[in-house]
Amino acid sequence: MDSSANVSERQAQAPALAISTVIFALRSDPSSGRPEIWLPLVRRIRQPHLGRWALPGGPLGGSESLQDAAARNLRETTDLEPTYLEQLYAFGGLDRAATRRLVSIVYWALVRPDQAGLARESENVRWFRVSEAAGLAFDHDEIVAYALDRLRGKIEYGSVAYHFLGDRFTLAQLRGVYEAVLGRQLDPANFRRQFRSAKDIVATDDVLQGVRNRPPRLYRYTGQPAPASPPPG
Amino acid sequence: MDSSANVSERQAQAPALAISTVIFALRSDPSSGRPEIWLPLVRRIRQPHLGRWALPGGPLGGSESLQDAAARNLRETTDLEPTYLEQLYAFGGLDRAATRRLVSIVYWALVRPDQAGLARESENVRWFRVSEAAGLAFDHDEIVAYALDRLRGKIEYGSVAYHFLGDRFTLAQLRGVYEAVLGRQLDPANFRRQFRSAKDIVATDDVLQGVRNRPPRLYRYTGQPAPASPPPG
DNA sequence: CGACTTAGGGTCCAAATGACTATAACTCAC
DNA sequence: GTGAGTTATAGTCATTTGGACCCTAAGTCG
Repeated sequence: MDSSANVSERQAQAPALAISTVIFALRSDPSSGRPEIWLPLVRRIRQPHLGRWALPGGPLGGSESLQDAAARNLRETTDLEPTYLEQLYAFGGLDRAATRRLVSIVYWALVRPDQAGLARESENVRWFRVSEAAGLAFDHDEIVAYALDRLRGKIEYGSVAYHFLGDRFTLAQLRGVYEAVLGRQLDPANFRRQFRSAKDIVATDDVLQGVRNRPPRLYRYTGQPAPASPPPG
Repeated sequence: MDSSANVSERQAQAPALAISTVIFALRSDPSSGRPEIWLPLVRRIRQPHLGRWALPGGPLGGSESLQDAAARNLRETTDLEPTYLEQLYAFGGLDRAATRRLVSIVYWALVRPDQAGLARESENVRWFRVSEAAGLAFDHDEIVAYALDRLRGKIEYGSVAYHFLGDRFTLAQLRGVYEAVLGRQLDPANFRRQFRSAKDIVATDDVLQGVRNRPPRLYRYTGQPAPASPPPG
């Protein structure tokens, strides 16, 4: 279609539909050892916003569900499998993209950073601290902020922190997740009390070796790996 | 386009994008006087699912935001203005509609039933008790169930019950809203205590006259009329 | 061996909540 | 007008929850 289409022609045009994904992972600060929230961004290789960083995403394939599309562009950018994937919001404001009316259905995901994926950066894919991810293309700054809100809400509700971690973890590691997401320190003793009484977290017989203090016990999460409420549709 | 398009042609076709709205209102049972949740449905006047009841909705106009589209089809079906309107979820499963790939961005709304709108039914628009809204077209049964879940969650969180009521209400009326939504009885004394300490609900100087018992005080909600978190986009 | 660090157990207190009782203020039947 | 009925409103008591804080356990490191 001719890019000189006038306003009424643009209005008659069907809105374009895209899927984007906000991908969160934890990476520990090398000096302090405290975990921080990171996310991968991709560099725009075409107009508009050429050269700026943006959320991974793309058009919805004709034979994939919305969630499959989100999982696909997660895999394509990071080579990781999500441990958690949930729809965030559908953004459809009139002025999101200059060239064409664009509706984006955005997902958010958690991945485990343990694997090689975090190192797998390239010229056009790079991981950023969430606090340093500003000046993104389109309205992606707001989308990231909203995804962070959702992450905080979900972690307070309870069942999402485990998806940042491996299958076995110490309570201190779990507390580190909470502290990184909520942005404040938590009392170790009270945190322990609260999670000892949580029914879907069980102690294993093993402890973590190789630390310079008393070896902490390892725990396992036995709850559902899938989100609690949303429908499959 | 030819309706005999084969599978690969259908996959190449861009998904159709529609906006639908789940509209909730309270109406009191004539005999018991207890409020119940109702919603308006429209009868399908074309295939597929011709003749069945469905959520109000339609295609997204080229020059309206998603929320504007939801408000528009709310107005078109009920002639009411929403007191609350929030995005629910984007449904995009592959088999939602037999004829074409369809992505529906669904909103949910609360309206005040006081006005004339509830009576304004027609051959193709009718209000149903939410418990009796079954066998709807497409996947609308699941969508209504999910909207109800969201409504319950939001009402427990706190700031949404008022949007069912007028600007002045008694605590018993407010409790009626909670009981209707949560589906269980609440202790009047404890309910009162809880809402006396809520900062965004203030007592007026007036009481409700014309009841056959001690006249209850009228209260006013001073919180935000808009949803708390979602972005405008 | 002693200093240091984190794990893990406990107490104390304040706030929130559920179950329940009692009194107040009105209408209505008689 | 008097008492029964109904709902409003206040208060009590016990339980639960969460935050602040303390103490001991079990390691490492000098």
